[in-house]
Amino acid sequence: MCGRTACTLGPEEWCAACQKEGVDVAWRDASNSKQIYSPNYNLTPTMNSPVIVNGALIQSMTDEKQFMDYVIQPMMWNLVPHFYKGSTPKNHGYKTNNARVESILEKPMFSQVMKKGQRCVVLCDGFYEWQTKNGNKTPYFIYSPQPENVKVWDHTSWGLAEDHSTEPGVKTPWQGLRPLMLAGLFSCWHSPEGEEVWSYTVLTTEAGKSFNWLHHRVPVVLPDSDSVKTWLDPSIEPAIALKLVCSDPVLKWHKVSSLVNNSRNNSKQCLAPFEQKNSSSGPGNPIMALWLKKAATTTSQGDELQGSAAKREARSDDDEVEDTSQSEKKFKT
DNA sequence: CCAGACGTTGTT
DNA sequence: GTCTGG
DNA sequence: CCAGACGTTGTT
DNA sequence: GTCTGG
Repeated sequence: MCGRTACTLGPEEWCAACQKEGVDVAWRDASNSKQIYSPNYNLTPTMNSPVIVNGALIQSMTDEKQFMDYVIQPMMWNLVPHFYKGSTPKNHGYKTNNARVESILEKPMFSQVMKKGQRCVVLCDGFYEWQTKNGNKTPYFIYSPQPENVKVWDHTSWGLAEDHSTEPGVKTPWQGLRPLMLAGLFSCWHSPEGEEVWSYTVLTTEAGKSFNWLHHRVPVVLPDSDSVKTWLDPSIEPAIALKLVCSDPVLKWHKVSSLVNNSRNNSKQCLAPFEQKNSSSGPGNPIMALWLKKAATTTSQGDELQGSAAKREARSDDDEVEDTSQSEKKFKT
């Protein structure tokens, strides 16, 4: 779970999007171990992506002044173990793109990082998940609920209220994508050559009721600025911080093209809504015509119903009915 | 004491 | 580096 | 996460 | 089957 994301904003855009969410951030660095972050529709482990960390904590780790409470540092996805002695941080040999919350305080590799308070918030447009059904894999894109007019797959839908009359230098508030913010752990590893290498892992937990029809694990989602700030406060004990972990976050999703399978494909087609091509579809099939018509008016959230609904009629599938009226945040104890 | 692991995912 | 297993 | 490789010799 | 690369 959670081994592929879309991360398509540039540095200034990420800062603006975070500010809109209530987290004031500054971009710290454009590079990490000679690699630079570049926006990507198909981002994989070992690539760099922006991560929010506590400014004071960064200061204590780098002897460098930070004037912001929160800082975005691009980091490599795949936490480098502190004991790693090689010189190529990508090749440490452990799968550390995820860390299970169930065991995070016991596993030596993560508990030490946890004890040092090195928690971080991983930024992305959303993540991809492959649903396995009858041996077939169907990719979905999963993301935060968005404002009315914002379509995650269409950047041109993000700036509709653009004000061209504003004075130069006065920035209009961010009106685009609401980012997905994931709970993570990070480290700063020093290579034998003395180079700083920042890296992170994304926490995972058992999926809750609204998501587990798709997959049994979910990344830990921080739903608002309060949870983000608590998670990023190193003075808060690990055990307390872990109470933020929610197994059933409010998310949106839709099917996407299998173009996303190959990480060399980096285009907006990776996260655009995709309906399965079906030989029985078309004008000759009234059932298909009906749901195609419905598809045009329904929300993207209902999309996962459609492919299978045509085949086995409208059976009542609790596990595939989206509960968008989820009003209560569920916390693990 | 030394040797060896240190991680996740999914699937059967 | 640090913890677990033998 | 998925895709794709997984090997050697010698010659240009 | 398992590891590496993206």
